[in-house]
Amino acid sequence: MKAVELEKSYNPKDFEDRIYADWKDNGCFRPSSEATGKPFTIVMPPPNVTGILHMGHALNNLLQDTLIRYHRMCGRPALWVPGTDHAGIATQNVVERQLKARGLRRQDLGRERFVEETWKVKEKHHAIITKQLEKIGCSCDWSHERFTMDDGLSRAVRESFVSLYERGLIYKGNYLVNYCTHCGTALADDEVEYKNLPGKLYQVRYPHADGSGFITVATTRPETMFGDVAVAVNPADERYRELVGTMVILPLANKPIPIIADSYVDMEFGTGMVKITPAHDPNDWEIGKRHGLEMVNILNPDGTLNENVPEAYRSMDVLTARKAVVKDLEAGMFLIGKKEHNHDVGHCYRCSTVIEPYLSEQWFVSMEQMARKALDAWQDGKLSFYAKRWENTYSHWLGNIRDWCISRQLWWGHRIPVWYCDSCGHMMVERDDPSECMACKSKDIHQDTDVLDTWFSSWLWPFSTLGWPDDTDDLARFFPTSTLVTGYDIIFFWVSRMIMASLEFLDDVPFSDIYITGLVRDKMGRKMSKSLGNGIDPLEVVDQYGADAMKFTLCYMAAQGQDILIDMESFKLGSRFANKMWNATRFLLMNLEGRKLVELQEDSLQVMDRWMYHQLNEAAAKVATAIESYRFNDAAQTIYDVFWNDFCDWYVEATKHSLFSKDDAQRDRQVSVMLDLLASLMRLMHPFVSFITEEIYQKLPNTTGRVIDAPYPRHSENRSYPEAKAIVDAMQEFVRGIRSLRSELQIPPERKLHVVFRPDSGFVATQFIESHVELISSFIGASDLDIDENHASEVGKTVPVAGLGFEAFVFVRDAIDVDSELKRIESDLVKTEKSLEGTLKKLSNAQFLANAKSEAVDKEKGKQAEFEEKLEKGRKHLALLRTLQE
RNA sequence: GGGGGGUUAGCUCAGUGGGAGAGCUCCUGCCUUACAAGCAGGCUGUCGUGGGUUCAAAUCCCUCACCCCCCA
Repeated sequence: MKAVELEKSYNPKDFEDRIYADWKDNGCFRPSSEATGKPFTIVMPPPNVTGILHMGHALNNLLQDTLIRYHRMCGRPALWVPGTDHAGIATQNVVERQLKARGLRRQDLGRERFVEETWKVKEKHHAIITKQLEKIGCSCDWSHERFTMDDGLSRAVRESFVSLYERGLIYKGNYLVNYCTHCGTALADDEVEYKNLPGKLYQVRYPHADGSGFITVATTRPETMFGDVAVAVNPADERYRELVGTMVILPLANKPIPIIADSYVDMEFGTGMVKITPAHDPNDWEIGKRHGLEMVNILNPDGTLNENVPEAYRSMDVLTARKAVVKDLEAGMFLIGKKEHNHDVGHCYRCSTVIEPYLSEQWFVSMEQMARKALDAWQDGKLSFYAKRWENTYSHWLGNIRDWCISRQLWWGHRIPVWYCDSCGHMMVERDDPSECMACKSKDIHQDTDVLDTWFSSWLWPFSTLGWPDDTDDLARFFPTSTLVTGYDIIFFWVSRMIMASLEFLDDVPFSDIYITGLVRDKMGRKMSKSLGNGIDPLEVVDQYGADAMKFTLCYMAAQGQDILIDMESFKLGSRFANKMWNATRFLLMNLEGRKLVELQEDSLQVMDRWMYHQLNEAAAKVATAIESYRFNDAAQTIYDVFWNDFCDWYVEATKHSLFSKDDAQRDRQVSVMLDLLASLMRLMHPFVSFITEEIYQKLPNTTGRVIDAPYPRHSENRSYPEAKAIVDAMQEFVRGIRSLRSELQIPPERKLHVVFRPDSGFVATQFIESHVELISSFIGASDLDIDENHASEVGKTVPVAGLGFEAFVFVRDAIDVDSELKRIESDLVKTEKSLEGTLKKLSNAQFLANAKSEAVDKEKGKQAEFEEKLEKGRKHLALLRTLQE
């Protein structure tokens, strides 16, 4: 073989793009048609098409990538469906902002041209987000890519709307909804974010209609008084019992309204009298319904006051009106006080405008029945959340569900498939666009102007992307999907609704496992946000450290159920690891010159080889367990340890001797084993560090094809070598003991030591050390290493080192400071004595012996022997050193 | 008001019933030709507080404190 030259340092830019293109162009991301296992499917949570990939997306998608690569290598047909979401409000906002920059409003273009314009923007942004997903290495099947407004998905949306309508689960009605005056649309309850803000609590006098004085109500929103239809008191409130049923006069409007009794009223709050504004407050809405009160809407859709308020206030926006009303109340002596008051104010989750409760005609999905089914599916064990505690969130939300407002007064989105006849008023809910009224045959029909909530298309995602409502092969093969990876912020919006839709339309859960990722935060624990400027751009991480470094670092830090706190520096972890992989490979490949691959026989494996196979085998078992229980950090830590600590620090170092020996057969054998191990390690690590493992794998002379397609290492009894493990463990203890002594005594590396190794009889590594004197000597920097079971320590010349099953004596009399050495051993002895004491206490406890598991008792006994041996040797060495003190 | 989470080394965090861990930082010594993005060695803990269960608690239960999130 020829030596292979690798660049001196790891430079991911040299190969990441090339490798991605190679994978993509060669269909590596498509589910294998040969794989016979049970399909493994993930649908990617579709990012907002006009959004930009942020760290949360990176985490989320890289974990999906890890899963899909693992299962693909395990031989399952693996499908990862990518796609994007049309994000109604957000996208419309983006386009409107662009128009505004040109001095235009969407109304200037008209609906049709505006939508055309939006499609153009969508196309442009789509390329960006796709490119970003590729850049970070997502191995999703682009041939399956979908967009929520594709023809197919649009058909799914329409089918689901019409069929729910037919089942009586969709209805239209005049209700109080959350309305964003900036976006000009209704929002669902869970699209409102509440922020606690300082405000004022105004105390306002309403005169009795009979002129007998005043009552006082407290309100944070005096401008809504024109929508007041009553004043309520608690029926149990003795102070006001007499007043119930009498009338008061609404100031400024001069309108009489009744005093009513309702137990909703909190007697302690304010004056215990509440103005009731059913059209502008959800609680008042409920009260209004209970008491059959009129609903007086005082707002226009743009948030200004309408004709239901006195003329002076019309066309004012809410805040202006509030000031004007307060001023006029003051002037009329109606305002008798105001105080600071913090309260929760709803804001639009897309634009942060204050939400107005607004009475309007909207479409709703009736949720109770579907929620029941979704709850049952969970209770029947068909769904598992990781971490499990999210199941509480899920079940709690479903148990307290409210109907879902799905109409949006936007132009961008799926238009509601409902038509109205302008001649006879007939309403049609149709799968195919009608051309005439089905009742009166009039051609004079128009479609509902509203569009559907974007989530009304995303909730179909796990099956609409696979071809539903058609009976497709994809649907048969890949549905239900396996795992959903998403953030906890959309358990309500999306996860629960997908489960409901799936159960409703396909009578099955959409996925069985739901992995909830943590939130990516900065080092101070703050959410990454544009306004704080504390975000990290994933592409910048890729640019600086490479996609592998980013992925490995995120996996390493992704402890189940925990948020991830990172800064740019954090990615050094992954970067260093990749660099280590690069250099270990570089070393091996530069030693290939003139070597040839030999077939590896079981009996040609030496102790170190067996040990390394054993470690690799154990690691494979640990990684499999970790991944299958969604413990990404455990998996990442396992490969880190086995590659760095075992392979690089011990195995490669140990094999340098055979690699540099004169014996060609020995060298060929060693190179062949190392290449085999390295190839296996690349396969093991590929899901976590994908590009570099591919780059390295393909450079290895003992591999063919791509690592992405290679089989994943599985734990195998044939690769378990506990004897080799015991030997190497013992050897390592010896080596560490000497190294530690050398370091403590500050003996410089160039000074080679004379060491006598004295094993107890039956010590497990004696033979190994005997036959590897040269190797061990290099580990400990010895010029002479004698093995002598009967060695009698030479007082005055050596320093003793003790280990389990052996002692060693180092000829460094001149180097030691006896007093500090005594101190060191003494403090060791104290620790050991304490440990022994604890163990003896347990073993002398009859309760312990009676109740503890037998393994626990055996373990304690083992510890006792170990501590006693340590103590004995330590005391002997102490005595030995004391003779030097004189 | 209801629910959930967190509190372990200087920092960021693993660790769910039997001898306190990792990475980073820090200290010491090394450019040992794969890697100074490295090697070898080392320091550091009342596992938030107080109680309980248990032969045995960082781990299970309860109390309290502080921090964070969600819902109303």
